[in-house]
Amino acid sequence: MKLLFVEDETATLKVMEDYFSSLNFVCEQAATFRLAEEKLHTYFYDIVVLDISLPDGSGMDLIPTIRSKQVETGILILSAKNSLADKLAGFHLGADDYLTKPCHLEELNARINAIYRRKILKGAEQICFDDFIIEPMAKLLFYKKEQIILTRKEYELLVYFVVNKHRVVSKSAIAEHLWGDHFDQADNFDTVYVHMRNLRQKLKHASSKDYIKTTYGMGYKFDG
Amino acid sequence: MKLLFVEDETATLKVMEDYFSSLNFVCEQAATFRLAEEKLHTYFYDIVVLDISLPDGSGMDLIPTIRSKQVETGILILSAKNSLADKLAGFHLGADDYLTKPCHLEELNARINAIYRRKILKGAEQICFDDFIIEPMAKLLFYKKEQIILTRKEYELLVYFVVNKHRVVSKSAIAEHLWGDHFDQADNFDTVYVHMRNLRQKLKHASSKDYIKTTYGMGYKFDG
DNA sequence: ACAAAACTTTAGAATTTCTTTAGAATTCAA
DNA sequence: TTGAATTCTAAAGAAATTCTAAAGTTTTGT
Repeated sequence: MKLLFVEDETATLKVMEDYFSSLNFVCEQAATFRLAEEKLHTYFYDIVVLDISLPDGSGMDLIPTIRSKQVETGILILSAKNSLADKLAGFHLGADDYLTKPCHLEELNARINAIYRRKILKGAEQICFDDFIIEPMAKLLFYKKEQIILTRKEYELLVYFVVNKHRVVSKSAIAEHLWGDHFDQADNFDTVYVHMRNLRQKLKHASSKDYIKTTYGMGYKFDG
Repeated sequence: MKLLFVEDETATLKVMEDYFSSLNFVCEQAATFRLAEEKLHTYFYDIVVLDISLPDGSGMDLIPTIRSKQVETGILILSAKNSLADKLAGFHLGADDYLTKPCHLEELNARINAIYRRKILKGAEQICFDDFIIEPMAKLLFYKKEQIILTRKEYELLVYFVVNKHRVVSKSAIAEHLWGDHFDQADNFDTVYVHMRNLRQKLKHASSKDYIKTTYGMGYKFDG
């Protein structure tokens, strides 16, 4: 997942980039309005984290640019508390979420993931990796135009992996995502194991490549 | 497709217009009640996106105007209030859909398209799939010029499937569409099951092909 | 190398979801 | 109001999914 941080405070920028790089996000930055605009015309980003107050303009004026150039891109507004209140109303329709500074990196991370999940699940007509195609509308999986029949849990598992591709996801995270509060922490992960196996088998049966790797003691990692 | 955005917040208006213009919609705007009324008396619009709170009146009061002047025009209410009372009032007065602010442009787009599909369907002389012909005016179904007699619920179910063809529709979505607010979430889906069976049986009796597939745990999918 | 922990695989039990049926309740039109 | 058609309810049966448990394999730490 590729992020663009539009932010003029160097320290903030560094902290964010360090944190999200360590989580295996691909990070880029733009410290000015002009730079951000330039980058947005050239490269694609999954999510833009946008500070409102920039030295050479307001971040809010970037939203139409993003929306017209990169419809699928998520926008998260990051703003100091006082400047937010007045201007927020106007942003409602353009931004996907907003957060006031200062904020916890964990919170920012959670929101970024939430946006991405929504985008992938709702917006996209198709999500592709290699010769696989996920159709979120139909909740179907295809391999070279041949349908692979997945159960609901398998499908949700796959989508969760695709959303978090190239990142190690823990069994607890998987469990929490697929079962919610219903999943008891004290529970064993037997069912997770079983669904993992079934999904792996169906993917392998189609393409023979190993998409989901086990990171012993940590979790699983999907490489699309 | 021509849209009219009735909305007093300039920023919101601009974001919406940028977005939908980039999607090749023809967009117009009205920032006040009076302006909107004027435009609606002069021009035709496919869909009106209507903010409730306007400086000189409630957007709700525009609905009768639209309905009397432009019967075919779709109405989508956009409101900051997410109270149920507003929602019901909007539907009661003749709105086609309702969305609370803030919302995602993708979501708005999806709903606008959904309204348009429904409108087209109503206006169309015939809707065909394979050797089947639906006549929306008469609410009749034919197979190779032979009429298949459907009950009202069966007909509505079929139309809902045709509108959403190739997409998995959940039982809740079906229930909401066929029964509206009347359908209790706590209710079981027994009646849905029964109507599903009856519709399937009538279709199968005519053509022996399975049009409606069950996606276990997700819903049903119609492939026309 | 050994034991402990983490993970994989298997098979079948338990559960959930869906289908079908039949009859009761409701609606609608004559 | 009455009768026929439609819609809903309930329950039993079928099918598919999900979970459990246990045995087998790999990895890690000492």
